[in-house]
Amino acid sequence: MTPLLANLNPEQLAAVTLPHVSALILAGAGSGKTRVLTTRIAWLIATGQASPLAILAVTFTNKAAREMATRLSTLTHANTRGMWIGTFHGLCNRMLRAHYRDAELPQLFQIMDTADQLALIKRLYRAHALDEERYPPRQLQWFIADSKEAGLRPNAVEAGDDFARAQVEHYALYEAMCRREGVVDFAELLLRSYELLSGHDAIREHYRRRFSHLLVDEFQDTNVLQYKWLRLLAGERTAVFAVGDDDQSIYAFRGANVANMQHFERDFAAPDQPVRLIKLEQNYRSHGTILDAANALIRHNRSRLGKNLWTSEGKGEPARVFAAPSDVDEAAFVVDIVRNLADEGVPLSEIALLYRSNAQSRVLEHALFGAGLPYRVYGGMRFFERQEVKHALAYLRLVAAPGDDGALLRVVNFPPRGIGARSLEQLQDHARGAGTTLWQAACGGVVGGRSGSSIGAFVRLVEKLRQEAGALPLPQAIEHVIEHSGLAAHYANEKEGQDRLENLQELVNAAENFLRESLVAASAPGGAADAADEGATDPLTAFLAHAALEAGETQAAEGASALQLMTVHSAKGLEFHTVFITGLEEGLFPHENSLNEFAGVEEERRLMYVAITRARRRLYLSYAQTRMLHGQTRYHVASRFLDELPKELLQWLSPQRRRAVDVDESEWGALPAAAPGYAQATPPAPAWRVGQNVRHAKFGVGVIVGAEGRGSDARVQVNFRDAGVKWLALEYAKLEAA
DNA sequence: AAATGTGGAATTTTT
DNA sequence: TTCCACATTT
Repeated sequence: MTPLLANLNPEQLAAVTLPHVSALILAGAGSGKTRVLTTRIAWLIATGQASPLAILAVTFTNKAAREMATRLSTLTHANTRGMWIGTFHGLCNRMLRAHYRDAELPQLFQIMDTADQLALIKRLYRAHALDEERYPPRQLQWFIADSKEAGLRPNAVEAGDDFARAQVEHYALYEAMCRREGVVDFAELLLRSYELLSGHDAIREHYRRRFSHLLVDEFQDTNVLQYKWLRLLAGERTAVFAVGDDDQSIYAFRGANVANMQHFERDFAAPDQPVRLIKLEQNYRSHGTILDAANALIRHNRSRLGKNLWTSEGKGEPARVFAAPSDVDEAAFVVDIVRNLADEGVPLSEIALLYRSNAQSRVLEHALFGAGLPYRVYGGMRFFERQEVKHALAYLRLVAAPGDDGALLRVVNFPPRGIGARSLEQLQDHARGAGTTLWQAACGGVVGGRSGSSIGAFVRLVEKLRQEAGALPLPQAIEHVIEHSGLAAHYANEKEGQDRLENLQELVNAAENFLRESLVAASAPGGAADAADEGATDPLTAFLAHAALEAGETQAAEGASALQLMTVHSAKGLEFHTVFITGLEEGLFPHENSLNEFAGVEEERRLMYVAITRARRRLYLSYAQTRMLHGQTRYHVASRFLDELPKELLQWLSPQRRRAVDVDESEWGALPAAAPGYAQATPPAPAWRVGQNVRHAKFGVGVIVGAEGRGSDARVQVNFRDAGVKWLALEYAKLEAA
């Protein structure tokens, strides 16, 4: 056995060494998914079955793509640069740059992020006097993304009613606007690439011949269009290696289609070769109890391919459950336990505090701050989304492609240079009348008066920047633009402009890094051949695409050991020694909105499954009976997910003044106390909960749809089959389970 | 053009 | 409650 294949378990080995067939790898949490994916590629190359040029590996995030590339470079001596490894969007961008004419795009098309897109839609509304009240811009944005991700152009969208017809019309106007300005949104990269392949036999055949192996990470997260793209790219002789976990599908709300996993076997089978299915169920991350809990929970989902995680390690400790009277008490509990873990020597960075929604971090942060515990919150502003960076990028976009009206509007009067709303109004009117971009209108000098001269000065500024920056290497060009656009001086005068200036310097550094990496890629053997059949893109446009496609780290400072606070969604793919899952309340987790969504609770349950499987050694589950939400105190019952966990895996805790005296001598009795000040408790009696069927003497049968209050104030809202929705005080209404 | 006020909404998120 | 977008003021 070669070292490459050493220490693989039988299933992993089978997956890595599959013959040239398409395969679906059902890879459970912590089953070594990334390792299998990268080792598969390394093995294909090492055994001479595939050249690096014949491999395309696609992921969802840049982080995953980078990780794959990094691991690969340690696994194989062959150069990995000729490979197409990247995100769906990154690879589509690459393809569209290479075939921009056939794709009917301008050579220097610019990529809009979601914020740019919304700004464009708002301009569209103003230009066509569309009704923002009746058709909220955000809704149109969603509609467009949705349509594109289904592979539908405006002429193909079916509109059943007037509202939908209006949206389709707006969609068409939006497309015309994008075309005129030479910009594309994220979904457009996918759709355009798909159309390029479907509409040009020669191009499609070229890529089909070239890529003998397509490898897909996080396959459960693919949307309809991504699936169609993969099908198109996969020829008769292409082996597609799709790795995913249907139980970890938590992005249906943004178009992910788990059904792709079910369809895969049907759609990717070769005439003589059925799709191979391999399950990776051995988990290398967690102790047994954690996996048992996860397995038991996810068994409550009806639609699954079916999978059970196991480990050769011991069962470990029970999951500790804490019912806090309030959100503040819950946070205090977390602080108590964390202090204790820290004393035990668990690094803070190995402890994660998870919650369903970002708003929940506040109370936790407050308690941690008060306790002097360092923490890091994930989510929030990313580097390339900062306003000063956006401004600098807008100047650069104007320099690269002046037809970009969004970029022009962003900086035409920033720093302020006396171009007010009136002159812009005029400029926009002229552009609209002549059917040109703002830049063209501005160059035409059609706008008279004083404002015209300011706009003329702006045009001259941008052209000067283009001339001067064009002669410089990318980082210096960016530095030049920051300096001579007036951005630097503007922020230097601003009270809190120091951070912004630093970020602008950081942008120059980012360009340096970017340039260095692309030089390595181009100089690598194979890289050159690759570039030849693609047609090179100029460094500035490439960097701007990079900035749009990779928003950058959320938080710059990785820094010292700190607690990790994040939503369950952003915890996917990570692991920690200890995990706290907080806010386990009906209405929060599962979120109340999910109760009305199709298959919503199942997705919430998968989310809970993801949360549980992040823990290696210890798991704390907590909920608060009272919580401040939207400025009001809300009362919640414990999450149904707690009920769905086998009680023998749980150890309920209650605060104690004295050391525990009434510790139940169950099988966990001998295990270490959860923390000083907390002792084992008996679980609370099952409470009425949302979703439960009940019977009332007078109103008949119904289902609980809401609950609030505690003790003698407790009330439930019941939707009766015959009597409608009613609030009932539990103290008086004699409800029974039905 | 900045500063201040008001109303409404308030899962989850990558590219 | 808190944040955001938008409107009005200064």
